[in-house]
Amino acid sequence: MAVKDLPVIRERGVCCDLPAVQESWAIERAELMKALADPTRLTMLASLWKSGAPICICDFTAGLELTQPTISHHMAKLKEAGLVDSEKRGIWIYYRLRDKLPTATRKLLSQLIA
Amino acid sequence: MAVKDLPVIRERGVCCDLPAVQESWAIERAELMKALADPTRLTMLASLWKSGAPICICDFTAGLELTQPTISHHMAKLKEAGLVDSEKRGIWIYYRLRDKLPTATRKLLSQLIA
DNA sequence: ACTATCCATCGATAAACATCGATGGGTCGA
DNA sequence: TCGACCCATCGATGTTTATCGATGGATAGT
Repeated sequence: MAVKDLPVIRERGVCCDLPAVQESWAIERAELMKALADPTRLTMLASLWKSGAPICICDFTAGLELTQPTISHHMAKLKEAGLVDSEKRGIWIYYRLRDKLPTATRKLLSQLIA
Repeated sequence: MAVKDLPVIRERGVCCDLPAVQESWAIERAELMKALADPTRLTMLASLWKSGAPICICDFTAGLELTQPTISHHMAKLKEAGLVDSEKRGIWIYYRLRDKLPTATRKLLSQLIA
């Protein structure tokens, strides 16, 4: 699409129509993006997505080259973002993709991972 | 899906099958997520997406409640991530969604914004 | 009980990031 | 040529984040 002619008056904010964007939308989506903005967390999420089953966090601790507190920290971020749930089974704790993900979030993850 | 029985041997990494995840995929996608992990940048992108036309950065500077260097900084991040292109027209600089976005990225933005 | 292991949490540290004021090159009108 | 405005860049600052070692509650086997 062609760019409009330059306006006569040189004044900020009169060049183009700026489509309205909901501030609350931007803040909420940015929060989700922050949760996804880390390779370790993306790897965890993709594993859970592909597995379709709960995974013991001990497997992540064993499989990813990071210390146990760091793995725990990342999983906590995913949980805080509402992306995963946890369940204790004996001495282990299993994480899984949250059952009731918002549709938009599920579609986004599907597009991102699959 | 049911969780397997606890293994007999208490040893890390033997609980579940951990689906393989490409490290390069995780790193690259995390880079994209980082570019999207800010309300201001999401607002800019959504405006460009909805507009379908180039927008002068002066309009963002006028419309968003941040200083001009900060707006410039955020737009530079979007450009660095390959999401937008810029074009100089007289004294103004117009930004637009990049023409040849990777399909996966375009779909992701579509899911995110629309 | 005692020990070993799992895991979350705390405290510390270094890196990354958002934000701003100041600066300077570029462009236009007077 | 001069002044005014655009915008990117630089330098500084405060905040957020990733990472780790240490700790402690919980669970299970001996």
